[in-house]
Amino acid sequence: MSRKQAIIEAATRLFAENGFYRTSTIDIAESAGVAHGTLFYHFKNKEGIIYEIFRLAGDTYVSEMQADVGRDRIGLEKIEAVLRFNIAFSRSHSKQLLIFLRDFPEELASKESRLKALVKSVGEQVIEIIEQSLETGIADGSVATSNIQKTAHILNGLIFGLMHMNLLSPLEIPEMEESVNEFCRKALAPENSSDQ
Amino acid sequence: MSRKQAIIEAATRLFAENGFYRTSTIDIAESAGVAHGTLFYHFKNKEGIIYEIFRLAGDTYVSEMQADVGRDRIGLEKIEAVLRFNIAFSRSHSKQLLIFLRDFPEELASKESRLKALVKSVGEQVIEIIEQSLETGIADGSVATSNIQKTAHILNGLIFGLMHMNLLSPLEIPEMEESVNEFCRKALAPENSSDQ
Amino acid sequence: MSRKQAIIEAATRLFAENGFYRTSTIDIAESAGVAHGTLFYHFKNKEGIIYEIFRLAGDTYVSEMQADVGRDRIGLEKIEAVLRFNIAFSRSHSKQLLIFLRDFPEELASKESRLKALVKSVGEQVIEIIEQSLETGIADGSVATSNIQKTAHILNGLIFGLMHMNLLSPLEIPEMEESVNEFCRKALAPENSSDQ
Amino acid sequence: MSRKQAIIEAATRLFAENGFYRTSTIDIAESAGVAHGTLFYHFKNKEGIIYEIFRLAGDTYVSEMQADVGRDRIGLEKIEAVLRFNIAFSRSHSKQLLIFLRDFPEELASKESRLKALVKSVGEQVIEIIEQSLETGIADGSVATSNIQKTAHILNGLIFGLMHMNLLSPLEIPEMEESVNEFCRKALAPENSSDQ
DNA sequence: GATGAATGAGGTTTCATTCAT
DNA sequence: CATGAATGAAACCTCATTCAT
Repeated sequence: MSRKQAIIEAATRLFAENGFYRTSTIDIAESAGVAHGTLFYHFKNKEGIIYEIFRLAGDTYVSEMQADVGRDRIGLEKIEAVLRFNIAFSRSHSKQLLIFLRDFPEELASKESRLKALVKSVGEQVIEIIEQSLETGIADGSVATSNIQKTAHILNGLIFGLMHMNLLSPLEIPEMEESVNEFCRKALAPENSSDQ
Repeated sequence: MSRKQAIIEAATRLFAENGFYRTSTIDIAESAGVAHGTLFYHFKNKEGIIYEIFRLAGDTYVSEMQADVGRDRIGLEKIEAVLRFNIAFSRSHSKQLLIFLRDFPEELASKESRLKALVKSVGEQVIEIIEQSLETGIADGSVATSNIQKTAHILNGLIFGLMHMNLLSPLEIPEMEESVNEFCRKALAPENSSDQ
Repeated sequence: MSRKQAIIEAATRLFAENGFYRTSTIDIAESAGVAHGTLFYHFKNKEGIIYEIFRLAGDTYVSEMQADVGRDRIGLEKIEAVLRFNIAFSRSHSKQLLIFLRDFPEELASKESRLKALVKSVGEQVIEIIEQSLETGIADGSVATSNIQKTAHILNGLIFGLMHMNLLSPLEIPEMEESVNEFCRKALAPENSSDQ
Repeated sequence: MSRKQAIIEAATRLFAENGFYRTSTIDIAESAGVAHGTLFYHFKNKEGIIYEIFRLAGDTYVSEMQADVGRDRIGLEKIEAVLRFNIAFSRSHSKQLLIFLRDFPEELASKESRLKALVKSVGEQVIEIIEQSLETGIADGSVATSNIQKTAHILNGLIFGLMHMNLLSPLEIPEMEESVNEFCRKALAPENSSDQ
């Protein structure tokens, strides 16, 4: 494994465990088994490391979701695929997601950073995937909604909120995958054909 | 205004603008117009300030939501009241909510703090309000759901996710209040009687 | 008990437990059950409190030792009385002694303080008591020594060192009272009459 | 001279002059001619500096004393060598000793620190050197004592007390090297052969 | 490509003391 | 007599970043 890769993996683990601010660059270097200065040879600064983590995870996230959704032909199934994929992704990439949920808000609200642009780009692509799925659903009669764009944002918000709860809530959260599917199916069902 | 109150207000503003970690205690003192040491006379440490901000906001949040929901008799209306209240609260207390969304995850995941206990307590009370509303709705026939607890968590997750989007997303978010109500009404509607 | 007295007793306990530097004036006030400001009404500053503790203990130390030594007529017995008294005093006033051993050196070496003058005065009186005892011993034939002043300082140093060991050494110190007496008796014995 | 060495020397001087608590880390850095942060690159914290000072001095103290005592064959001479060595050491390492006498009690009594373990280790080795010297003396007939262990602690206490007096007493202390030797020789002399 | 010693700005916190009441 | 809110100087320590090697 290259030094750069070792740094990314160590940083991902430490950021997920302790948070971006509570992780020092020395911690990362030690954990990666490289010298402190090596970090700044491979990355411009500390933020550059988290950027790289998100760039990689964001690419994977979008392209895998697209692939997953593309397999289904019916609009409602595409929506269900989105929900399913996000739950699966939040398990397979829990560390990256945890970092995103914990440390990104701090970055997002503070400045016009590369990070912000990255998140915006990923967010836009996700919204588009959902919108296209809804459109397909309306066309094939599996979905009814009065406003595609708003519904897409609602679904996106729901996904985000549920991930957040699962990874960060101090409450005991029950296993909800099936219930969420049901909830959305019902909310999106065309009249007189719900749940059949 | 007492110095303690001035500190809380200055801190709320600065935390909302720049984040907890990017706001120094010196900034707070200067902004509040008190000596630096005065912060530590009134609060044990920096965390004590944010704790107090959340304690006050959390109290208001729960008690006002309870009052709001209590006015309606029908279950479905109670749920709509919850949604409406949260949207209104996210406007009236956007600073506190922003701090919560940005800086709490950092605290939450890192240690067993007073803050964590506080969030847990508020979260439990909110879940209970939603569950009771759902129960009322089932009793009066305005709501149908296969699992009250899970549905409550879904609604809670949706609310959380939408607040997050509204306050922190780099995307352009459309005004969605009515759409969210519609989405939830449909998802919770009893069979053969939705939306009439 | 007067507030002033309460302050002295609380400070004595806290200084002995945690040291002068590690004890804050707030700790003292709380422990004494008075307001923080009250300390500075009764004492000029923090040093004034420790000064008062030592003044009281020093007075007691010197006058009781004098009384004790005065009871014996024979010189050697006076010396033994000094040794015995110091061991007893280090038990009855262990807190004050502990403070003296821990916190005084810091003061002593640093400046020309009232504290330094106090210690000097007590030290001089102790040396004089020992010297007079030795002189009595030489006169009555119970003690032999080539130099009274130096022997007095040696005995004083021995007493100090043993107290220090007993109160502060991290080593396990055996009970040595009788051995010390024996050691000194032998060292001070006139020729051909040791230990009879 | 390396920066680390410069820090140790500056700290030794300042601690001896002003005491550990009255010496700030900024003072040390300035005096050593390094940046403030450099202190914390080479030492974990302020205590780490004093620990290093004592570790070095303690090593020297024990190994030189052992070497010194080893040269003599007769037990009584070994004891005299111990006394002589300690007086010489208190001159050659007066700064380190002063720090030890002033600032160690504060540390010693307060917590279970590395420093305490260090002092304990040095103390145990010194006691052992003295005990072995006494044993040699008893075997070769140059020393008599009823209890080796207690006598070792008495001699240790005497040495400690005299060093303390010499370095810290506000009293005028006469030159006592020869008198101390005489005092101890007499106290340790076998019956009927003292001082010949 | 890689290192690690060195930096210095900035952070939080402690605390003895003052003073208006 | 007594209080306690307020102060501000000073303390220790962290840490991202630089740079000579």
